Amino acid sequence: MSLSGPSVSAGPADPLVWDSVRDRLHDRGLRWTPQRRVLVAVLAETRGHVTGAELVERCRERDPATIPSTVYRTLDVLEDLGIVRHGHGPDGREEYHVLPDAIHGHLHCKACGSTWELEATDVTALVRALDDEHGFEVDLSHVTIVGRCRRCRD
Amino acid sequence: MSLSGPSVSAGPADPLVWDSVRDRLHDRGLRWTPQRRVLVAVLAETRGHVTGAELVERCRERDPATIPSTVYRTLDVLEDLGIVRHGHGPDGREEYHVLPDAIHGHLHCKACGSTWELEATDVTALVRALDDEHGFEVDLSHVTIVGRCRRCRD
DNA sequence: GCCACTAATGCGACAAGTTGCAGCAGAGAT
DNA sequence: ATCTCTGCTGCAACTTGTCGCATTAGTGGC
Ligand SMILES: [Mn+2]
Ligand SMILES: [Mn+2]
Ligand SMILES: [Zn+2]
Ligand SMILES: [Zn+2]
Repeated sequence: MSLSGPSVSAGPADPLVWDSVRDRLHDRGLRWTPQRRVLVAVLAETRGHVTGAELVERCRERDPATIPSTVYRTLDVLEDLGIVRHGHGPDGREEYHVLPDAIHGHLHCKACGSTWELEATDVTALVRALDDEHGFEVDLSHVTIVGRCRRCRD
Repeated sequence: MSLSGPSVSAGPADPLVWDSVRDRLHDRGLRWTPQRRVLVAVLAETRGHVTGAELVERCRERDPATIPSTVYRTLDVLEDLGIVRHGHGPDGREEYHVLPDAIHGHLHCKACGSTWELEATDVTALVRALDDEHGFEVDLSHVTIVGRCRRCRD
């Protein structure tokens, strides 16, 4: 079991993934629009976590005319394509992960607010148990465990 | 390991808990207001899960002048007192549990939308591992595991 | 019953999304 | 280049909360 330090996920984004987005959309009969180009450009230079609101903000830097609903709808599409994945922070707010980052969940202390990444190996037992006994397939990226860290328990 | 069926948590609410709320507030120098009486009355006849918005709605049935921020702030106080606990649904929306219901988390299939309760025994391994190795104390009521159920995996 | 202390309410503004709908515009066909 | 089909955008309204601030009103003490 290993927990990486306070929320600093790295992992170089594969440029080929971004080049293929247009084709992946076309293959499904979907379109490659200016608004989508902006969001994909933003995602291409994003590592680790981003909230939906942050992505909207970053898109606005490139195109001030950016409309939130368009960004959120495009994120839904990209999630379908398996290019991003979202979870929810301890407050329920959206948190996006840009793939092919290693998929992980989060551990959050509600007392001090610290966050740690929860790797696949940390939850192996739970994932296997749910699968074996109920056929349930866990989406690790959507897992946020809230509680209290050692320091805050005194 | 046992999963109760689709989201129908029962568990009789202990009336003594409700009678004691007033005193528990006073002990902390907090006040027993008409607005709080309404929310506590609503909670007293609530079983299983409720979203924050639903609670606001039910309070409005008793007192149409109910203000959302007051309800949410009172819920925070009651959570401090250990009378309710909240988690977040798969969409991040708040979900309240009225104690002394058995504390549990949730399992949610993002394909068909079904929800199952996740009992303490289901996550024993994870809880113990995080505690032993990192001193992290999991708040089970705040755990929502998202993924795909057996039926939806085909 | 009246005072003083301060917790709690009401209200308005704001944040983060979501949804329906009319009109716009990609993409392939001709 | 133009046409057509339909996916996508922009917009506006709405949902679910959150926050700061002036005002109100519980409470305990007198
Ligand atoms: Mn929460
Ligand atoms: Mn979600
Ligand atoms: Zn902590
Ligand atoms: Zn399902």
